[in-house]
Amino acid sequence: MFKILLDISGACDNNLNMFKGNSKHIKSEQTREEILDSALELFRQHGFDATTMRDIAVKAGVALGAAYYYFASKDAIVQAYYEKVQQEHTARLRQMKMDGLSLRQRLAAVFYSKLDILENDRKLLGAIFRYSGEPAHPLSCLGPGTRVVREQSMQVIADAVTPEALPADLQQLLTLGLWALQMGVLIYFIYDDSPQQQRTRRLVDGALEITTFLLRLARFPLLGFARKKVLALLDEAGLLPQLNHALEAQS
Amino acid sequence: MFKILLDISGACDNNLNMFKGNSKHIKSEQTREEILDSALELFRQHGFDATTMRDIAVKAGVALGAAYYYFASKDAIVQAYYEKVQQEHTARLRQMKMDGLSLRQRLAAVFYSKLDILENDRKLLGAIFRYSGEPAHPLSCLGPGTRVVREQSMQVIADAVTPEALPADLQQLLTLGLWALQMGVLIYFIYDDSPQQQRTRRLVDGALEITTFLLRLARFPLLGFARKKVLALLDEAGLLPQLNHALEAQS
DNA sequence: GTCTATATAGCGATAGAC
DNA sequence: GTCTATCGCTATATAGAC
Repeated sequence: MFKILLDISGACDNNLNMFKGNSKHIKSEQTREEILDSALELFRQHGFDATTMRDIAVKAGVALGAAYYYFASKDAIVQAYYEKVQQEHTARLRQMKMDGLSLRQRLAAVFYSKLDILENDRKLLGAIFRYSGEPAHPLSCLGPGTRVVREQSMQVIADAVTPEALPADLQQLLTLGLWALQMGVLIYFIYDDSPQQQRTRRLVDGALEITTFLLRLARFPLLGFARKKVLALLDEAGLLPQLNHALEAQS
Repeated sequence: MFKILLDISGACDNNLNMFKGNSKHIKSEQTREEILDSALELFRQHGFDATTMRDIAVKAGVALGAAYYYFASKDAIVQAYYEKVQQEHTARLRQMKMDGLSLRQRLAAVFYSKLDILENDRKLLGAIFRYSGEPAHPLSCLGPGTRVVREQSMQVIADAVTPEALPADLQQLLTLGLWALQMGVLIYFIYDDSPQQQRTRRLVDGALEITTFLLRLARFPLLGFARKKVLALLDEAGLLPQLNHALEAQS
């Protein structure tokens, strides 16, 4: 079931040469990690804009040129962070035992673990959403440049939905809807200044309760009609092909 | 009904001194307009990032420092554009005769006129969404810095919903939902490369059809329960006070 | 391949003269 | 209110050490 994810991560990551066992590559990977970690720590402390590449290089103990050798730009560091978070999210859910859990519990696990991972990185998320309105930008969180990461994040949700064995159309609708919900939750999360972002957690609980409630209602004729309408609309809007791709990978 | 809007525009705009009749102020206002128009034209042609303040100053026929005298930053120009668009949207809908129209027709007028205004500015919208993940930034489209513009855009929707004389809770829910829909539509609009963004227009049609259909369903007991749940959740999430404020203004 | 050191161009933004 | 001059920054380039 997870084969596609491994394929994808192998295809997208340009620095898996560390597995070759060559000590030079290991050294190189360490330097890269050092630069990335230094950057993220500075980003968390002072924010993305206030941190300069020179700061990062100094903290990592390398020259400015070295930092640019590993990361073509400050944005590229954000991209690496983006991928790192998604790898972590995928890995955590892969480890979890979901066997006895309900759909709602599985989805709660998906949403909560995402929030856990991002707990201290709320300042960083702004950098990820920064180019969401610029389709051509490689870091646009809805654009082609982040397609792989986006599909991975949809896959995590699809894996939590699949065991429910829903009709295909409803499964598509639910997965896409939940993915959109997750994006909305993350935005709320950034703006949530309650202690430990407890409001966001409650929002997740409530949203999932309503989702599962509406899911039960979706079998009734009237809402079944609405459901077909929504699906036809999303299909016409071209928002489903990517999802189909993710669903095919499960078979 | 529109009193509040006039109050707001008077309070938020810091450059209405042109009405004082002083020739110096008129001259000043002309320079400001010249800089703003030059900037927007360059933004539309080459995008936000590719346009420099030096380009803007040259095109407007002033020195770099003069441009910064009128606009504290490049972002401030975007802010001015943002407010200008909302003023235009509010003004257009104020002129329209909505008397004989259905809710769906009124909402279509709201959504379509917004798209008409932004037709040639899709490259510019990316600059508006740029800081949506940074609450503290004055240009954050969800943050306190843009509260006034945001309330104006909600007011436009509320004005289209009000004649329907819905129960108060449903009206709140519908207005907030439609505002969120509008934001989503704008994102889709940015990514829509179909001719004249016809896909976005069809998306609006379909979304409004489903919205009005669900609205009719909302009176049934089962969906009425879901509706209460959703409203309670949004209230707990703190997403309603601002809306209440807008609704009070109509009385 | 990995990295240092250094230099240049052009950017946003600011200070102070006029 | 407008200008010139300047700052610190990013991005980029280059020459060379290892």
